Amino acid sequence: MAASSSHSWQSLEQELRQRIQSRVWQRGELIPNEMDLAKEFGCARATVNRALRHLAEQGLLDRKRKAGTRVTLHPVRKATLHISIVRKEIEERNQDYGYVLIAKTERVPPRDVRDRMNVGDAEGLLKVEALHLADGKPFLYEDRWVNLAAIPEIKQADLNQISANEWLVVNAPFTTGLIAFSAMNATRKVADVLKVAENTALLLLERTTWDNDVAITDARMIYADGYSMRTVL
Amino acid sequence: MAASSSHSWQSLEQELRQRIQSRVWQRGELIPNEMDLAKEFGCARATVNRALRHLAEQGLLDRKRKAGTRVTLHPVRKATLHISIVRKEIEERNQDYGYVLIAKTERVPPRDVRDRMNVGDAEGLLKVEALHLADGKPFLYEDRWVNLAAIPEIKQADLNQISANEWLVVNAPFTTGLIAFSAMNATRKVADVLKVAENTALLLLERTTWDNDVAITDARMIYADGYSMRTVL
DNA sequence: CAGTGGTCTAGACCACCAG
DNA sequence: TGGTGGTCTAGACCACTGC
Repeated sequence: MAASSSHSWQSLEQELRQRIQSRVWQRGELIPNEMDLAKEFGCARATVNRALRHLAEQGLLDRKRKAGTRVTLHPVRKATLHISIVRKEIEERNQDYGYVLIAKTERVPPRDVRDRMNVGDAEGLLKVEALHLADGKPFLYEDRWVNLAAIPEIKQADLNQISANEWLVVNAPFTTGLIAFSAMNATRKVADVLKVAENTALLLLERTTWDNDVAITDARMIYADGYSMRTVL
Repeated sequence: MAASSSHSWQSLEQELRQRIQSRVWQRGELIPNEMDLAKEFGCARATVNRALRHLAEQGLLDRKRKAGTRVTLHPVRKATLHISIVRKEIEERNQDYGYVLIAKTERVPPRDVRDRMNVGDAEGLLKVEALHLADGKPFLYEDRWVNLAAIPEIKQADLNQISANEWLVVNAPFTTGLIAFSAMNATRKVADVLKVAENTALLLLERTTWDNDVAITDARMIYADGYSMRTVL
């Protein structure tokens, strides 16, 4: 049939998405191969490829060599969270950023942290605790361990002026990272720091990063009461 | 100099990423344009373009026509969460899936839901409450409003057999969605359903979806105690 | 205005893998 | 083993936008 007049991969993608959503192509069904679609739409195969690849990245299509391209049975939607440094996140909300270093000590971390970071039980790591503020109010409590063996330069950093969060983003690139969201009841200490009632439900973001199998840092970022992390789907 | 021998865009990407991480290209600095890189690496511009585009998608580069390509000052990392239907999420953990419909009623939703979904104050929506179980234990409490004007077919669905979550994914494609993570203290009701103590901190995922400006559904997914949502960075 | 990235094309070779 | 997607190439035109 007709096909689109614009030969851009984006309009092609839109047309193909339409066929999926309107069930012209049933769930699980094999769709025509790239060459045939190129013919139908009067464009190059590379253009078709780009559109199909993008739809596959979004989870709407499953592609396999030789097996062809199928409409995904249960589309897995991908929500992308943009993780930037805390200062920028606050500034982007048009709020004033504030920062206070609470503590900075060198010692051997507890068992669970040693396991996550894969460091020995005699190795001293740098523990940094800090509070980030938005418009003067507690926003985020940062509780972090830094692997001094991997990043000794951080000893020279003035963590009263720049947060470990920001210093590390700028100075310690990583290759791999794990991230986990959960909820926690505010302990007495956390409640004091964030100025919330004890047991208040808080969003906890745990992050561990490595640079080629060498652990860099392990952080617990505890957001103040009422914070929500949003994104489009 | 040298450049890689493999002319794949992936190896090229790795080489370029190396230059960024090792500061051969400073933060904020302009890097060579596509034509020059193509010459340097002895490959086609399209290959360079693909590698650069991918790095830009990851937030490591900023690209602008005429202005050229720069190394991002503060890389914004993107964490991708894969949102699938609850049943599959549980099955992928190798746990038995269970499901109980708690309530299904048609009525006018409260103000905040009407606002989010942009429906009038006289319109009746379908409210569905359900409990998802993993290995027989409460896993997720689903509290949802469905726009009957947009999806009347759901009246015929047997929500005792298939969850609204799953039925909607299969039968009601959407074009836009908003998602928000936060923490909440378990109310008496939620605590009862999920079999946790009152005030326990729980992870709350709120989701609203539209099909071209027509609201489809608004859901609060409340995960049981101890749940954490994980992903790689 | 002119340089840069964004894209399309036509053709080619190849890796993978279902039949 | 042949069909499919994955990729690379060389060239071209164009849209955007900083200068």
